[in-house]
Amino acid sequence: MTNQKTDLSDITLNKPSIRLGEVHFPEPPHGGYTYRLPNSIFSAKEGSRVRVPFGHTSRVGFLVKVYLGPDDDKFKNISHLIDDVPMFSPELLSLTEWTANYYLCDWGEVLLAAMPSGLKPRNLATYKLSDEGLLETLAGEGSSLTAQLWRRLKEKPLSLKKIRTEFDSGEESLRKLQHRGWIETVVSDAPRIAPRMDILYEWTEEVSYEAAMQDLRKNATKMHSALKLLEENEGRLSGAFLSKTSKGMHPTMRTFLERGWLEAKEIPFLYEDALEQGLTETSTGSAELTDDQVRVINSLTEALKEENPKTFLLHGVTGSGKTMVYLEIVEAVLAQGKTAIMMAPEISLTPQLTGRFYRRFGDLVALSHSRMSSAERREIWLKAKSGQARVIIGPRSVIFSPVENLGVIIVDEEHEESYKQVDPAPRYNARDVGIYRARKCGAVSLVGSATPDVASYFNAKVGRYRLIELTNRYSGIELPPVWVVKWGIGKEGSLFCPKLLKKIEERLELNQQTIILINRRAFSTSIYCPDCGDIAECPNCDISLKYHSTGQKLECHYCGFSEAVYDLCPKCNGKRLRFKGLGSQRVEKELNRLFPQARIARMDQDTTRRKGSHRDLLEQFAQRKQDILLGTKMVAKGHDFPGVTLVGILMADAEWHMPDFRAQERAFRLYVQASGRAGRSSAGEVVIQSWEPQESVLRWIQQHDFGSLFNAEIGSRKSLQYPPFSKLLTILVKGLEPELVEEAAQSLRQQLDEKLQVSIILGPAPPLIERVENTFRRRILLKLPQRVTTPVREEKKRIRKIVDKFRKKMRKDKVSFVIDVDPVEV
DNA sequence: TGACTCTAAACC
DNA sequence: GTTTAGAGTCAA
Repeated sequence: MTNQKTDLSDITLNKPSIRLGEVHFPEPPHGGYTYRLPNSIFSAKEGSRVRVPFGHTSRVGFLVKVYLGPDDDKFKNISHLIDDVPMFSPELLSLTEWTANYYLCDWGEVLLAAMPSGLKPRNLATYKLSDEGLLETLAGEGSSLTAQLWRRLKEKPLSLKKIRTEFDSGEESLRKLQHRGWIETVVSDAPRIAPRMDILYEWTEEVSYEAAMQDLRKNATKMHSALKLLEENEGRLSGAFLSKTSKGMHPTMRTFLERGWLEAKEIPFLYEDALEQGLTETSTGSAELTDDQVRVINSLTEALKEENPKTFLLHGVTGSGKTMVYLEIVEAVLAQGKTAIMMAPEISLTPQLTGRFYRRFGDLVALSHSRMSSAERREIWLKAKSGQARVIIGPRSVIFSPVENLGVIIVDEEHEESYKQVDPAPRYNARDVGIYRARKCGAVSLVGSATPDVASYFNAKVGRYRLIELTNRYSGIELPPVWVVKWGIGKEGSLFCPKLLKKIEERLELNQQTIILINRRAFSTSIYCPDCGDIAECPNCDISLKYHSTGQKLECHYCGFSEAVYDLCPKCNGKRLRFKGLGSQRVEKELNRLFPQARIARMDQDTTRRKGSHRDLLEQFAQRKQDILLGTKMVAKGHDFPGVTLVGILMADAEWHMPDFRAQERAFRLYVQASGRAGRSSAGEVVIQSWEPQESVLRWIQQHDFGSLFNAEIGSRKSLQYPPFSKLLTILVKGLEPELVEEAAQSLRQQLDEKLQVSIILGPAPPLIERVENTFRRRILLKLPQRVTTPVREEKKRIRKIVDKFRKKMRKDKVSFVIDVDPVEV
């Protein structure tokens, strides 16, 4: 004991404290590495990017912590500082750190996600021949792969990726060359995108337009029109404006330039696409606030004065004027000199929303959306950082926007699952990160929806959030009547019930529009009986079983339960059991046959693959270029269509039979949303075809009765320990060899059983898609008990530790593990 | 003994 | 994710 104490003091005596920095990298190995801060960059601040030596190369990393500590032989010096002004504020550093801890991923991954792609470091290594390698000749190995690579590298340096694609076992050959010391590794500085510039042409005062006009030949029509254009625009034209409005004017301008009529200078490119778009939208609704809105806005602005305001959940039916509430709170925040972040899904599809913000707040608004180039996104990021933009609007990534002094974070359509990033890590939910961010900096968080996430509404009900409701429809129009018809799709029968057919016909005669909604994945993975509508369900999990053609089995992807496919319906002994659903193409064909005169637009993955086509389709339909819009759930969202007076929903039951505990909630939301498309005029009607017309969810949809849906959901979730009564976490095990994956998953499950203390563990079971690009997958589902905060945090740490151990152990077998905290698809 | 392959561990 | 050191394998 005493010895140990002496040892420790010895260490501190021998190794005095020096300035150290913790560095995280955007790519693996991410984990925090310690470097010395040399005197040359003594002023380096946390949140800056730095270049550091790493192994035999060097990399760009994020300096996240600067501190005094004992030196160590293994520490190297930071080579140099990239940012004088830190890229991340202390607030964003701590937010990203929290995000990494919460979602069990690496800090570097979150930092990477938090920066605009134009500024992301890439750390891409390229390989070239060393001096020694250049002098060598590969005598006797002329045709070998290694020699081929050597010859190729003599031409130019290659990245590992290139080597892999160009040469079959290129990596192997590279290692051989490396082994002989003929290879040099070069890491280039991350290429930065130069700021986009524009040219501004300005008319010189020395010449008058008249004089110039005289100077031109009569037949120089192009020059004449160019001159006119200049006159119209008071002698100032930008290159970007010219290429957009009058192609081919540039050469003419250059001629003028040569004659000394014009001067040109370089100016920063102005991204105003979105701005123009917003401004051209016609304004909807009057500026008068309803009593309801005033009440809601008052309680929000009151909260701005509080030090730690609770999250607000704004529950407002479609058309109740949520946007107006958002505008008012942002106005109040700006008046305080603070900033706002507003997230909205599919931002590019709602110019009405963004237009209203632009009209109200002008240049203070910065809009980010998926169709923007990385240069544009960087522009927005910089505007936010400099304080030039104070209202940041965009999809999930803007939650990490570098704004200072936040007053409010708004999450519109808070139930939207697109707030959760699924594919690459960090698998974060921007809504929840937003709520945390607001809480940490004392800002108001406001999440809004017409059909809130059941868990959010629960939080409001138990007082964790403040519930504010807008119950009256702004326009005063009643909800459309919803007809429920028992109808299925038999092989012989029509897809449409007579009632729906008659109503479509009526609309066609009156020159009104119809929307038909079908379910993309309808029945295709389940087994169902067209005679009685029965769907095979798991006895343990209360969800439908998934059909596997291999082995003719029905399996539960939650718990792994499996049974053989049966020939007869267990309920009614029917013999016509089916697996396959139908696609939108077939529906289109039938519509064409029934109504040859109708113009039909089909909107599904086939027809919207091209970027922007989604929006084009909707726009055309809004301009009444078609009579019927047919499609999957995309048609339920988007524009308002004043011409639509009928919405038909086919195979409604497919939605709540999806194998997911949120299936019913999703069905309710989708159909209420779809019904809303018909609700804009008094003639609006909705027809829902379902094999189970008695299902209570249909009744709730008819009455837009969110309360009843909520109560039912809460009941079943409590008994089955689903959110909000537990926190879900999935571990996906994947690899090329099914046996290895299965084995790894099983032994991981065993470890979890042994080490975990409070979780319910299900699986491993096949996930919704068992094989992706030839990798085989198994999934383990964990339910962690909610609201006993400390144990959950500890439990998550344990999970991470176990999984990390497996990652290491299984690396040679190429089996990998993906942790998803709060997954959306279960 | 040298040349090659495989695998675990380090990379600060 | 990439690189390397060390252990193990094999033919001479």
